[in-house]
Amino acid sequence: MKIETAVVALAALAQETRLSIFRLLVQAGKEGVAAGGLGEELGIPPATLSFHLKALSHAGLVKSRTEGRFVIYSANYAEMDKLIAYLTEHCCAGDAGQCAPVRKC
Amino acid sequence: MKIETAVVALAALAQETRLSIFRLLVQAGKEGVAAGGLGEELGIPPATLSFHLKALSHAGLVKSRTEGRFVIYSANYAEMDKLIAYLTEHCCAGDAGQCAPVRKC
DNA sequence: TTAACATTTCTATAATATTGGAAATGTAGA
DNA sequence: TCTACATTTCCAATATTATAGAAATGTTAA
Repeated sequence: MKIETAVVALAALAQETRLSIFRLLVQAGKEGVAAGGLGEELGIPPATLSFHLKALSHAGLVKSRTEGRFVIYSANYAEMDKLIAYLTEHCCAGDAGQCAPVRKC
Repeated sequence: MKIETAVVALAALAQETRLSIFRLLVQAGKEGVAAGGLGEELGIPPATLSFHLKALSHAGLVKSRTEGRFVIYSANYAEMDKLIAYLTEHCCAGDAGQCAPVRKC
């Protein structure tokens, strides 16, 4: 991942409304949630929601598919994986292991 | 970590100049680098550098100590660890394991 | 004390992001 | 086709962020 890509992804998540949307989508799993569902759940007006979904989408962090009148959004786990890998590799090295997430192996 | 804290940390890293500063500090290790050294390395004028260091500092991602006339900045690995843990926990769950950084255990 | 230097604060300007109402677009069912 | 509904685009107002010169602050060494 290039630094520009990382910056775009970080910027997409660096906003409370968008981070909330993304968290909700992560929780929802790969089934996803319709735009309207997100708006209702989080109390965001349609235009504002659409604006934020565009940012997340542009960053590649969410995918969308159309089902009839609904647009279903879902988290793109693969892209999030890449972002975390980037942060772990470039922003935690130097003193290796220091920032590795705790895992029971 | 609260969502507000995560947003502040993400916002601190969601800017190319600041992400570059942080990467450089991570590489530099716990010894750290003087503000002037960062400015010279990255070609950033003092006032601009100071502005960005303040943002990183406010997010808790960097620490600083004064040595004579120099202010030495260093990465706060612990805070970065917390951020990665937050992202892994809240933004990669739902379909557990999907986003876990690849590690050989 | 005085001069040199490192860094921050002050300040103004420019650029970018956020918000949400209203209108436009597209789809489904009557 | 006509109507209802979901979502997006358009637009304008507002807020926040980034940039960097100049001045201020603090520190060291002569």
